Amino acid sequence: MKKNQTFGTSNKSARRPSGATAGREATRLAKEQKILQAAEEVFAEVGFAGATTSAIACKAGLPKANVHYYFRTKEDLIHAVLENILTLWLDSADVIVETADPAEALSSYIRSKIEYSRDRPNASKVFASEILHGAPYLEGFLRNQLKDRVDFKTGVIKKWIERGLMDPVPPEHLFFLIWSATQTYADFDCQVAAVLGRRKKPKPEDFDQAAEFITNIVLKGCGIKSGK
Amino acid sequence: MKKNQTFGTSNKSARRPSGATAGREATRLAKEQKILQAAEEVFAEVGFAGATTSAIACKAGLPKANVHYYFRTKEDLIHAVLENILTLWLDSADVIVETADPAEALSSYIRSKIEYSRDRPNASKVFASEILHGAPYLEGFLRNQLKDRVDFKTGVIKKWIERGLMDPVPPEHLFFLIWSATQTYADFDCQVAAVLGRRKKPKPEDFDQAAEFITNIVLKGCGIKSGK
DNA sequence: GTCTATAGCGCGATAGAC
DNA sequence: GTCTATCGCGCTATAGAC
Repeated sequence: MKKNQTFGTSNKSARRPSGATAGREATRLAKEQKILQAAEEVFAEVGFAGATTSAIACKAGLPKANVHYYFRTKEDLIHAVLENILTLWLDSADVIVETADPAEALSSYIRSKIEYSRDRPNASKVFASEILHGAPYLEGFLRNQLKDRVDFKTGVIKKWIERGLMDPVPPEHLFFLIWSATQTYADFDCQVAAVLGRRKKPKPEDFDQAAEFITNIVLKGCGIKSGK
Repeated sequence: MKKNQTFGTSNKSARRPSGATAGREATRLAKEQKILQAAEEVFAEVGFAGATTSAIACKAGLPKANVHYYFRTKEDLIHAVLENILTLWLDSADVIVETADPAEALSSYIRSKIEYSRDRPNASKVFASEILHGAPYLEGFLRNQLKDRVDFKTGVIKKWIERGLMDPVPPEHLFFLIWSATQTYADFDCQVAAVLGRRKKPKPEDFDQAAEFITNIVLKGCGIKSGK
């Protein structure tokens, strides 16, 4: 049972030697995607330990053994799900560069994080659940890829501060606030729904209001001039 | 939560007639507390489904059957843990009343939420994990006790807004932001630690800096005059 | 490549000795 | 009240027929 491995090493499409036709390849990929999507839902609903491969197979419309054929173990499966998520996640944050206008960059970042919570709540929940429970598998990701990205972005914030574009806030904590404030609309959606008096999930306009509110409070709270 | 096969609402200290059993009573309560504490740790580490009663018993220093004697099922046990947590939680937020100074009340609230994250991270994690996974058991709590409290507090915020003490922000979303921004230092502590370059857990001064930053951004972001 | 049938194990819960 | 010993279930994972 190996834990602390790093990302980016396993490329699936390169490893099948047989003379498979393009059609079979497509079928295989389609099934893999079906399984991954079902797995994301099930892991989000009941967590890693609570998830059963048979529930995942059922939701994907396949027999259980098929799941184990494509992803040998349950651990392999959640790793694949997380890899999917993290790739999306990291790519969504490239608006924060030194030459950008701070108000526009942060607004855009917050807006896209909220949209992410609205459109892919399960992805957010799977990630949250793993982090919550100490996520030995994610340790490497957090301390390498994520830390590097954040170090770069905190550098941008510091430049903005030096140039007098915003107040001297601790940049890491600013990111913690933006991440948590936006992700809570996915991770804790049932709490949000309960407090707002929604039946089951928050409504689309709740997400809009959230984006507007978080943007306002961050911009004004950091002393950033709105717009340009 | 029921203890014995005896039915009904058994209050612990009220139902034993003889004073001679006080020593036994104390032993029983001590063991219950031991189990609850161990359960909180284990649930926080691996979630409800991942937790095993034998792991809890082991951490509490008791045989497994003893755990089942005090708390018949694993579900009874997590309900007891959550009840413990929720009581603490709700009581911590009574500083927000209309006659208070907004800056002082919100500062104090944020400070106590952060201290809570620092001192009882496991409690926060157990709650978060349940909410994350839809928490059917907590549905009632969220829609009744919590909603009532929040309705009352949003009323206070609205009064402050009417009196021109702060900007017109959507009060529910303000609470979502405060909750998420403070709880993230408990729930996602390993992410915070990784980004801040800490070895395992965030350091005490990280929590202090968090409290100061969140307070500043909330007060300034809501247009509240600091201090009085 | 796919699926049925099952091995093998660890779990929650309990019976019953003390 | 306490704990040992165990039962029965449901899980992950796989062997082996198609």
